Amino acid sequence: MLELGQVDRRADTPPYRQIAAMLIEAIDDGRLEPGQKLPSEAALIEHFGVARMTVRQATQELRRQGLVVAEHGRGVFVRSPSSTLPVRRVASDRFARKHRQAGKAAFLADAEKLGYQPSVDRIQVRRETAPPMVAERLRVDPDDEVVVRDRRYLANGRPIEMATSYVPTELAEGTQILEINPGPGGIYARLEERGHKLASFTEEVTARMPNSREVRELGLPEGAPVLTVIRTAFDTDGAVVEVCDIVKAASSYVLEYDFPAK
Amino acid sequence: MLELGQVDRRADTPPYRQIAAMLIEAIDDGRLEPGQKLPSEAALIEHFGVARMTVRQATQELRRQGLVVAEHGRGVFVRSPSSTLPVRRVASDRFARKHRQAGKAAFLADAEKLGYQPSVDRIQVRRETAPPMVAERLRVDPDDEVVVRDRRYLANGRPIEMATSYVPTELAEGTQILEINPGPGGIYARLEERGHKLASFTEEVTARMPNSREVRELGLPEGAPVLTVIRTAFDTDGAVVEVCDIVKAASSYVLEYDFPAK
DNA sequence: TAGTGGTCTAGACCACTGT
DNA sequence: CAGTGGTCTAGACCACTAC
Repeated sequence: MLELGQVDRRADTPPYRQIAAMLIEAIDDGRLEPGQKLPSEAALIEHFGVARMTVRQATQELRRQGLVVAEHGRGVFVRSPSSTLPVRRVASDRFARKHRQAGKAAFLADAEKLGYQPSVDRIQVRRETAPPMVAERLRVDPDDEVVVRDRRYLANGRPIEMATSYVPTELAEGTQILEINPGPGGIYARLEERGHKLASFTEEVTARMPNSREVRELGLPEGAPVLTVIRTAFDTDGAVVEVCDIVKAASSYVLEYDFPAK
Repeated sequence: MLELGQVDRRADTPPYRQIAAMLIEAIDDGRLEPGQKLPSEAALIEHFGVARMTVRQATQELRRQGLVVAEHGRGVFVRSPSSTLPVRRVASDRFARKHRQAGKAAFLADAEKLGYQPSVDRIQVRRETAPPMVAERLRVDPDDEVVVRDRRYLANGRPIEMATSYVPTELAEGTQILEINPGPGGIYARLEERGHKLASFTEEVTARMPNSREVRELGLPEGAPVLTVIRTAFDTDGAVVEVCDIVKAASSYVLEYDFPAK
């Protein structure tokens, strides 16, 4: 059974913070291991001699920090790092042409290298005006309709990424880019067939807290942030052929970039 | 005065979520503008006819999402996006040699381009064994001591980034890298003077929730995630000359990377 | 001083999980 | 069923802010 200290009611840090600190220490020490259940609220109330709201505030602190997950009716459990399934993406050859020629899209190429079962669902294709941030990068008028492709990526059945691609209408028209299944090698292969040989990408990376839709669709635990990537694809003429807005479960990803010192 | 609906007690979503949703809607609609004060807890209790804990749970929801900030004794205020000061780093030339030759470190080069007042504080230099993750990248024995440089970066006096550099002892020995002030152009300039011409960098980017020290040192608002970057610097011989562990306030940064389609 | 949010108490009923 | 966390009530005292 877990050994915990007592609350010092004369201290200037409030009891709930003291309790939170003790629990965090136990997790850091390894006295509470990943997957293990914290003492129940009733046990903590008993041990510390405080009201229920007080121990709940303490565990909320841990939840906000992503250290534990509460499961209704079961208990509060130390988050196991292994449940997060880190996936390393190697930017340098993620979009290598050889993969497209072999009929593989970037996500499938990654999966093959890292040994997980990839899948894609919730694919939607529609025509819409692009959000201002996208229209700017795509160099189209904000009122112009573009082709929008939504999809969700899963690894071993677990959702890890949502992506929305925007392609100028004139580049997509008459190609399989308008179909649910864009064909072997993905939309980049279709763009190249049409003579838009890809030259380079720019990725703009940041992180934020997810909105409620993202929490739902990515199955995110409470308090887990997302990484967002806006990728702009350029062809050899310097034209923008696609802008892709990507939201990833941050705990599932490490993005790797190589660049020269110049 | 702000118009709000009423709670439907027969609905399956609990009252606190309904209240949170109404407040979020008001913020999204612009009925509550950035910097504006939310109705006080007393007013919300009165309006919705609920207990205090219920309205507090609702506002906690908004705080976790980073939409509002509570100020003790003053009220709860809609977070103004301008308070986040986005800073764009351009990876492609952030470490360009021309900046080092002009006597500027990367952070100063950025500041000049983006027009903010840069500063650095909490500089510490010490010798220590590197954490396993760093030792691995630095290709040194986990028990070897390396030179560790800590510092914090500020933009217009606001802390936005903490960084820890690890340099193999034999590369730092006898250079200004061991001093608090590493001299013009920073430690990369010192390494190059010593014949380690920088060839390339690898950055591994991810995001997570901050620990309490990071919250304190970066002055992070509640529920704000951090971006972490592990940068590995290689010289022209392919040797690793530095590993840098960086923690940034996510809301302050967009990281930009360019790479070829190959 | 009045108004604000921060913390705490001691209950209550509910929904979900496991046996 | 008992045990768990989720939500709610109706109070209380405190610390901070502004006037």
